Amino acid sequence: MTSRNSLASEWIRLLQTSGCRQTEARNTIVDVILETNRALEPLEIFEIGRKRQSGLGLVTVYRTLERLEALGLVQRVHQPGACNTYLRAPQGHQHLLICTGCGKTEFFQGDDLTPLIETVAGRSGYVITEHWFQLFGLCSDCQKSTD
Amino acid sequence: MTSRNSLASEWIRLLQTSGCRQTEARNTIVDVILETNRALEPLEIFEIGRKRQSGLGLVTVYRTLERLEALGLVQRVHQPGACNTYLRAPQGHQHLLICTGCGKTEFFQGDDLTPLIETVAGRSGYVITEHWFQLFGLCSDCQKSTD
DNA sequence: GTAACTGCAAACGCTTTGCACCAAG
DNA sequence: CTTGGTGCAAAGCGTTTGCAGTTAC
Repeated sequence: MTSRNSLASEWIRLLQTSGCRQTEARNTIVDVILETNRALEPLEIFEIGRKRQSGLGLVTVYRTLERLEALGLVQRVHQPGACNTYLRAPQGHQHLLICTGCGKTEFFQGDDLTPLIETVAGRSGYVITEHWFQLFGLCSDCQKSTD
Repeated sequence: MTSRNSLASEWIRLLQTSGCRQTEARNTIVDVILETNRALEPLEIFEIGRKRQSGLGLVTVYRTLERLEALGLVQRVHQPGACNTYLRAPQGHQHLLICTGCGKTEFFQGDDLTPLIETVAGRSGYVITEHWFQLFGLCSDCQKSTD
C-alpha cells in the first residue's frame, strides 16, 4: 500500500473544480488508474478497486471514466484486439509506447512528426487537425523472458 | 452501377486459393468494400449490400470480413468514437488519412518515421515491432462546405 | 455427393439507463 | 437540506454461435 500518488489529489481537486464531489468510489478509481502502468479495462479497474472498497460498483467505474476523460485526465487506448482500455493522458505532446508482452506503457516525445504532417497536408489538400501515433514492442523485461 | 473493380476479381481469386468458395454474398460484400472510399461498419456493408442482393445476411458480412482480414485484404480502422469500421488494407507501407467531415480516406507514405522509431527504441530499451500512425483532417471538399 | 456457406434466431458480453436510496457540501 | 453520487437490475446494442437448409464444386 503506497501513499497516494500526488497526481491523485490533483485529479480529485480538478474533479471538484468541475462541480463533482469527492467520494470514496472516485478516490479508489483514481488511485487504481494512477498506480497502474498499463491501460486497464473498466472491468479490471472495478475488480482491482473492489478489493480495496468492497461496495464499489462497475457502473460507477464507467461514470467516473467518462468524467475523467471529459476533463482530459484519462484517455482511451486503442490496440489491436482491444479499444476499451483507459490510461492517464499524457502531459503535453507525447505518444504511447506499449509492450505487447505485459501491457506496460511509456510515453515518448514525437515532435519530429511535424514536417511529415506538413508534407502530407500539402500533397493531399487536407487540413490536418489531429494525429495518432503509437508504437508497439517488447519491453526489456519481456525480451528476457522470451529468450 | 460501375463495372466490377479489377481488385474485386483478385480478392475473389485469393479467397478461392485459401479454400473458400465463390458465392453471390461474397461478391456483393467485396464489391461494396472496394467501391466505397471510406471505412464502413459491418451494418453499413450489410445495408448497402442488401440493396443489391436482397437475401444478404448480416452474419455473412461479419464472417466475410473475418476472412478478408485474415488474408490481409481488409483492415479494421480505429477512430475516436468508432473502432468497428473496415477498409481495404494499404498496399505496402502506407498510412491512413481520414476526413473527419465525410469519412473519406486516403493513404500516404510514412517512411520518414524510421529514425524516430529507432531513437525511441534506443532510449526505452524496447524492441519496436509495430507502429500505428494515422492522420485526421478535413478534405478539400469539406473545407469548402464549412466556410 | 460432400463440404462449405447461408440466413435466422438465440446467446453473449460490454455498456448504458432507470430508479430508489445515500451522502457530500 | 439539496443536489450529486451510488449500486443494483434491467435494457440496449453490436457481435458471435448453433443450427438446419442450401449451394458451389
